Amino acid sequence: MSEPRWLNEDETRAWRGFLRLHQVLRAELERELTRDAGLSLADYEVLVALSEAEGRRLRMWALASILQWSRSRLSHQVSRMQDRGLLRREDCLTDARGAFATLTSAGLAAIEAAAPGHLEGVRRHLLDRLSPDQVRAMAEISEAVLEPFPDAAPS
Amino acid sequence: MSEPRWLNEDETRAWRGFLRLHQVLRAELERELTRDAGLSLADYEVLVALSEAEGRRLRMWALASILQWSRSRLSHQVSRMQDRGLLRREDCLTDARGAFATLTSAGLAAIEAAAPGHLEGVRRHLLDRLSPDQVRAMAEISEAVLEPFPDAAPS
DNA sequence: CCAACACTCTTGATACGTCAACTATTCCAG
DNA sequence: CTGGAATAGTTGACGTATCAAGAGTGTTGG
Repeated sequence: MSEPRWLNEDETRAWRGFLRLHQVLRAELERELTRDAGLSLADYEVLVALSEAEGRRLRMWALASILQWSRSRLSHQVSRMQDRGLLRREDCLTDARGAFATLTSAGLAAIEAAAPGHLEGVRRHLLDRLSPDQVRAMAEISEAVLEPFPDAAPS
Repeated sequence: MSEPRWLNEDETRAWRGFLRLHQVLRAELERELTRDAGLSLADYEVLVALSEAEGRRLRMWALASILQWSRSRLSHQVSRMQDRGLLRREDCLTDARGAFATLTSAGLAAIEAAAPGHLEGVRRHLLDRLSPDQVRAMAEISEAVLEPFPDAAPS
């Protein structure tokens, strides 16, 4: 039983700041996205992943892997988005167990309408407040910390 | 209607990296905390705030403000933690509308048992993988971005 | 060939977060 | 001092996340 190693001042500022930064930024961006486009951030991430995919569709397991979500969470989310007409499920012809989530034209329209405003928010609240060096530092920090987590490479 | 300003490569790496970093780090730390101490991260944050407060108790509004939670979320969370014996509600004598959340000895024991292991995880997964300059950069980035958000100063 | 196992996805129960509505109390202008 | 607005906190309903279990299909070793 050794004495616990508490965090020093910089470490505390970094860690608590990181948590608070994420909390505040996410809340603000979600608020704006819901107000301006009627989408949650979860909706948005699903739509982005599908819109970037070959044929605007992905197998469920691939989508779960990209988002790093559980299959169960994804299945529920896809059901809700399907009900709203943003995407649809399609059977996989080569593996009868499998299913695709496919972007509908309404889903494509939704992400195309939402993206510019959302990215504008990301700039306004985050990127425009940082120097180019800080932006690079943020990228490098993320990559260094994520390195030991396999499959955690962002999107 | 101007052409949307997409993110450049560094900006994309920073933003997506940040989101993924938080997602992965939080999931891993929550997993470890639940396994080792039977606490969620929400429980942990409440316990830390109370343990750092005068008299190990806080008015509900003060606790909500420190955590940047809604009153409603806090009230539900406090109810659950009260049921588990980690804290108790106390009436406020000077304002009959008010209530305190007060740490119990079980709550104090829980946070004292959980903190060293949790901070060890924060070090292992995050801080030990960064240079001192990167730790400082992370603190400065958080503070710069949070500056326009009043009351967002971490804890 | 087929039994056992692995994989893909869904489902239902439960826990948590959010929202709007509510009670009770305090504050304050007139 | 009083009636209306503001504040403190709780509650119940609803949407979403997680967990364990299950149905259906594919794969593989004997």
